[in-house]
Amino acid sequence: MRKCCEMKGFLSFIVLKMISKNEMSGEDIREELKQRKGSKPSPGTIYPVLKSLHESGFIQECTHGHKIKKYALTKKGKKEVESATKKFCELFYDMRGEFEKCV
Amino acid sequence: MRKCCEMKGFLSFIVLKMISKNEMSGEDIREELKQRKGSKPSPGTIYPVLKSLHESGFIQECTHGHKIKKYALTKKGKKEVESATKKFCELFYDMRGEFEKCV
DNA sequence: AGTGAAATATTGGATAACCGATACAACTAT
DNA sequence: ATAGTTGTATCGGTTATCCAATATTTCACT
Repeated sequence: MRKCCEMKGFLSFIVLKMISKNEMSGEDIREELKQRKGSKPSPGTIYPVLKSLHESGFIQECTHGHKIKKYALTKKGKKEVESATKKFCELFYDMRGEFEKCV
Repeated sequence: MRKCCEMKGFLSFIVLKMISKNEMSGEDIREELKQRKGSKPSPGTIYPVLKSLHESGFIQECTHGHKIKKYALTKKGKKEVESATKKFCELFYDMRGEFEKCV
């Protein structure tokens, strides 16, 4: 049966949004996603996303020389989050008001 | 450069949500999506989605024998929208409050 | 009836998202 | 120092989403 609410295509957006609120490591993100959707994404899912976001200049390491790398948004990343958020709201226009119901 | 807010993976959800508000045809949906995201999805995008949603028992034709087929949700479809909406809200937890800002 | 337009349907193919497995690096503890 | 643990990184492969092109149906108009 068709799945109607998979994550495909929005993972990088979610990750970016999460980092915009708190500095986060790959593990932090995996853990947070486990909370939100039940299943913990594979390392092979998260780290390529982080790499790609880094290469796009949206995020940067904010802890250097440590085992655990925390990431934060760059200025460019902040702009990206802003515009992506706008697009998101336009696309999911009819979802507004739903969040309040889903407590 | 990485795109952060593509539609991939959520199209069927959006379509289902749209149909839950109004009876809609394939063309209606294409037109509405053009409004929301600027580009009009190809017929080869929309109709297979409708077919699949129909085969899953989520939607049904509510105009019979007409050129333009309008679809409405089935009972099963309504349940699906409900549960998918819940998942959506959990997944995009931190988007709550964004809709108000994006006027 | 015949032509054209509009909506629907289908098919093949490209893309990329995601996973599983594996490997590597860094810290910890005995 | 060695072993074990935890976080990070990479690679190959599968799968599904979406598009372009094309075909089919249905209606309108003359």
